[in-house]
Formats: sequence, structure tokens, C-alpha cells
Amino acid sequence: MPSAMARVADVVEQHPSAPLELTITELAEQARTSAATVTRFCRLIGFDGYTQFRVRVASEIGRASAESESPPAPRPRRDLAPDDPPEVLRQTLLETLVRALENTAQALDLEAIESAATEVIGAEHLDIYGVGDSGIMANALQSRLYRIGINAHSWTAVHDGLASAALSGRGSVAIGISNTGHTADTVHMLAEAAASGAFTIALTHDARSPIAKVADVTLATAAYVPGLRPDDLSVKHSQMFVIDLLYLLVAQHDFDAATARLSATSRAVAARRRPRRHGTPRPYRGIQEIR
Amino acid sequence: MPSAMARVADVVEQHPSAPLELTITELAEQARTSAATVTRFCRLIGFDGYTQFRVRVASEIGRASAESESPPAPRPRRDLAPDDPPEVLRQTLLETLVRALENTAQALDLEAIESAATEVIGAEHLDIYGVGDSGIMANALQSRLYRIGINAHSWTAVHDGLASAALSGRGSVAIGISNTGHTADTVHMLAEAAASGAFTIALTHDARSPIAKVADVTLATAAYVPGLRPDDLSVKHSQMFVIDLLYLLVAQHDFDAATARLSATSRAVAARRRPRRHGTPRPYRGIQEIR
DNA sequence: GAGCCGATCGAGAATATCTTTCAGAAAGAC
DNA sequence: GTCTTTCTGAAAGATATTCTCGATCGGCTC
Repeated sequence: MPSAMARVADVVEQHPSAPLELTITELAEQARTSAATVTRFCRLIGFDGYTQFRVRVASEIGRASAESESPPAPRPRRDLAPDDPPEVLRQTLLETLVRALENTAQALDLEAIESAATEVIGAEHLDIYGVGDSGIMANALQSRLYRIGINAHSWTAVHDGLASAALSGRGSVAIGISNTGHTADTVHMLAEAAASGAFTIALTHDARSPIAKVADVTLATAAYVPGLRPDDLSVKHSQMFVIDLLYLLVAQHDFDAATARLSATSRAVAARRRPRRHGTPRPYRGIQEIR
Repeated sequence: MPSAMARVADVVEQHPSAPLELTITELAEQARTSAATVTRFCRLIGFDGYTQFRVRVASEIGRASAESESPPAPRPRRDLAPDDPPEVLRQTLLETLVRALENTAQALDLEAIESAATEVIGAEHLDIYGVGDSGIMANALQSRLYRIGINAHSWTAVHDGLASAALSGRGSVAIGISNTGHTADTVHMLAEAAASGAFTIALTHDARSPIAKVADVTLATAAYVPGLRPDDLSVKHSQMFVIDLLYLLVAQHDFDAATARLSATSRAVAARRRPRRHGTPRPYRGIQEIR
């Protein structure tokens, strides 16, 4: 986030009720910036302007105070600290991840993911690019899609990926995965695929990053996050959530065929299993929630 | 109350959220009166003006909605259905995953994972086994641990894994990942490592499965789930949660060294990035939550 | 019934608040 | 290095809110 706007964010974070008491000009002074920047800040985080932002803040504060009066004391948001005992670590991690998933679900552009799913369904050829950690995600997506009959390939090395991208054409679809959206290799592969005529989909945290610029459709894996770092644990969960949903939308398209194929792969894998100790394996029943 | 003001009061009573959405002029129109009267009305009931009144109304509404939601509508647990519209799919998936994470956190044996972390920290040699989808998780864990200085290898092919397992000995640690706990290859690799003298850790959904029997420590990724199917989307999130926590516990052990190493890998990767468009990259500050 | 008084009201002026525009500065791309 | 793009605050512009003041109305007294 640009620094002047970040200062506004800081002030709001420090004094959540500031927007209620201050005019836009006063708030701007607090943040050592101009009213114009405050307006821009409100826009950036999704409001029409300062007034709407203020209304929302007021409503949140009302909500928070109502909740704080009722028993379940909301623990303050905590960072992970090096000397946390395991119980705290577990709880903090859980809360962080749950919040990340909720944010991701909230921010996800359903139209974008639907159109991505439509393209994937109609694809004659599907490449998935990702390097490093995102390469692992690329593999996960590939293996999942493959199992429901989508002829996907995942490429985690730039040379191989570029070769495949060059072979793309009309009817091809390419998905590039990059947390930061700045990973040169991935951007390169996706751009090459686009140049060859493929429909391109970017999966990234930053909807304004280079990879988003070369993509026809961008799936943001979370709302804007300042200071993203490569080891952020929640990032993977967010990415996987988007991948899950994409997979479900694709599988939905031809539900019966997808479950039949899953059943077949399941049987094939079962032969490599040690027998169960009790009960008989249940018949495959389709894409459902586990209990 | 004078009649014009009473009309204002009526409008507000009928549509409590009206002041949030309407300007003072619009609200005045609704009440068939003038803006001046609305201001007088706000004064009459004790506010400085329309803006303060609006803030208070927003806050009250937030409070009310918080209370009405208070028991966060325990929506009946839903399965994913083939004809769900995307909004429902998103929400159902979110709820499913959140529940899975909560269950996993709840069921996790902290002592077990602490002792696993201790062994990993002291390991001279660390093998991670997993095939299929669990192989992807094995890779994810390996890459994470490697980056904080744990000399880990992941093996996703049984022959290679067996070779490495055979080379294990005292001071070696082996982690086997298998959803079902019945994957013959993974069980085989872990058993071989155990036979060679390695300390063995199993990561599985089923604490009573074959893989758990050959392991010194078993980390259950959730309570026992009958009828596990390979495409269950929540399984990966649960596994990843356990992996995250294991990683954090290991990283905690030597926090400074871990962050220093992460910083180094981060810098190395940065060279492969396209430069950022604005702002300077923040210095690496350790394992913290993202905002 | 006429005249007076105070309460209430709305129109428009005055002010405060918010948004947009614009041009310079800074950062990034090439 | 140059050329873009992005970010920023100042000031203009637009809008929203409040204030002023004269008009209206109902009730009261004479």
C-alpha cells in the first residue's frame, strides 16, 4: 500500500473510532496527509467514499461492543510469537487460518472464477504453471483436475513450461499461480501461453501484479494484504481454497462423468492399499462433504 | 413533537437504516419536509447534527445485527450438491473447511506433535514419505523445513524412498504421510525406516491404521473419519494445518536462526522476481501473522 | 371577529465537508 | 540514461449540512 495511505490505515487501526469523531480533514491531519488521500484510501478498501466508510466503521464498532458485552470475549488478534506455548500457537494459527479463508471467500470474484471454470471445461489443452511453493499448488490442481478427466499438465520448470506454452493455441487454457504475482518465470510462461493464443488465468494475491496484467481472468486469493512474505502460512490455505472452488465448479459441469472417473481412479489406487481392518469400503458416492 | 419532525421520526422508525443510505436532503424528501427540519430533529433527540445521528444509528444497527446473529445461525450442515449455485458452493465449502480445521486443531495431540518437533529438530537426517496427493504434502513440508535449515528429503516414489529408508539409522527421523493410513507404499517406506533405526512419525487421518502401527508417534489430522474418499477437499487443509504447526514448533526452537535462513532464501528468490512497482520490500521480520 | 403572540416550518444563504482534477514528484520499467 | 506509471497534495469543484430569516398557522385575548 502506498505510504500515505498506509498511514491512514495505521491511524484507523490504532483508533478504530477515529473516523466517527473526526472529519475527513481532521483524520487526514492525524495521518499527516491530505483529505484527498483519505478519500482514495476509502475507495481502495472498497467503499464509495468517506461517508460510507464511516457508516461501516460505526456499524462494526457497534457490533464489536455488543459482542464484547456478551460472554465470548474476543481475543485480540495476535501475532505468532517465538515463545508461545504450543496451545497458544495452535489456537492462534487456527484463528489466523480461519480468518484468511473467510477473507478469501469474501474477496473472491465469483464471476471471474465461473468464467475460469467455463474455460477450463472447454479446454482442449490445459497448462498449469507455478514455481517454488506455487509449483506444489500447481501439482495439486493438476492432479485433481486430471482425475476428473481434464487433461491438465503442470509445469514447475520454466523451460519445460515455455515449451508447452509455445505449443498452445486457440482452445488452450493456461493457469499461472504466483503468490506475489511477480515471479518472473511464472509470468513469462503465462505470457508465452497468451501470445500463443491460450486463454489465461492468474491465481495471485495481488490483482494488480504483472501476472494479472497478462491474464484474461485474475483470481485473487485474498483481499489486499500488505507486506506479504513468502512463508506466510495462511497463503497456501487461501490458494487452496480457490483451487478447491475452481475444482468444484469444473466437476459440477459434468457431475456424473466426474464421479465416474473419480470412482475409477479410486479403485485403481485401492489396489495399492493395505486392506482395511474393519468394515468394507463404502461405494464411491460423489463429491460430497466428509462428515 | 411537531408534525414535520414526527414525519422524520416515522421514516426513521420504518426504515432504521435510511439515515445510513440517504443524505439529509434525501431523507427530508422521504419525510416530505426540508433538510433544516431533519437537522432540528437530530438536535431535538440529542445529537449535534445529522452526521452524529447517522454514526449512532449505524452503530446501533451493527449492534442489533450482531445480537440477532449472535448464535451464528447454526446453519444445518450441508453437503455439496451438484446443482448448487456458486454462492452456495463457496459458502458451504468455507464452512466445511473451517469446521475441518477446528476439528483438526481440537483433536490434535499436542504432546505428540511436540515430541515430533523435538525429534525433527535433533534429526541428522530427515525423510518424508508420501505418494499421490500425500506426496504433494510431503513436498510442501520438505520445502518448508529445508528453508529453515532442516536437512529434509521428500520421497514420493517407493523405490527411491526405500533406498533412503535403508540408509537411515540412529539419529534419523522419518515422516510418513497417508490420508487413509493404508497406502501400502508409504507404510512400507516408513516401516523400512523404523527397521533401520529411525524415529518414525505418521501423519494420517486414522490413528488406528497400519501406518500408525509402525510409527513411534502418530499425528492424527482429524478425528477418525469413516468412509474417507480421496477427493475430500477438507483433508488437505487439515493435513496442512498439522504441517503448519509442526513447522512452527520446529522454527520456534531456534527462532533467530530460522528467520535468518528464511531471510536468506527470501533474498535469493527475490532475484527471480520482477521488481515491485512501488514501495520498498519490507525487511524480513520473522514468523508473524500477515495483516 | 380582529389583533397579537409564539411555535413551527421551508427557502435559500452560508458554511462545512467531501470529491475530483491537475500538475509535480517519486518510483519503476526499459 | 529516458520514458512510463504511480502517488501525492493543493486547489477547484461538488455536495452536504447548518444557519438565518421571513412566512404561516393555531391559539389566545380583547
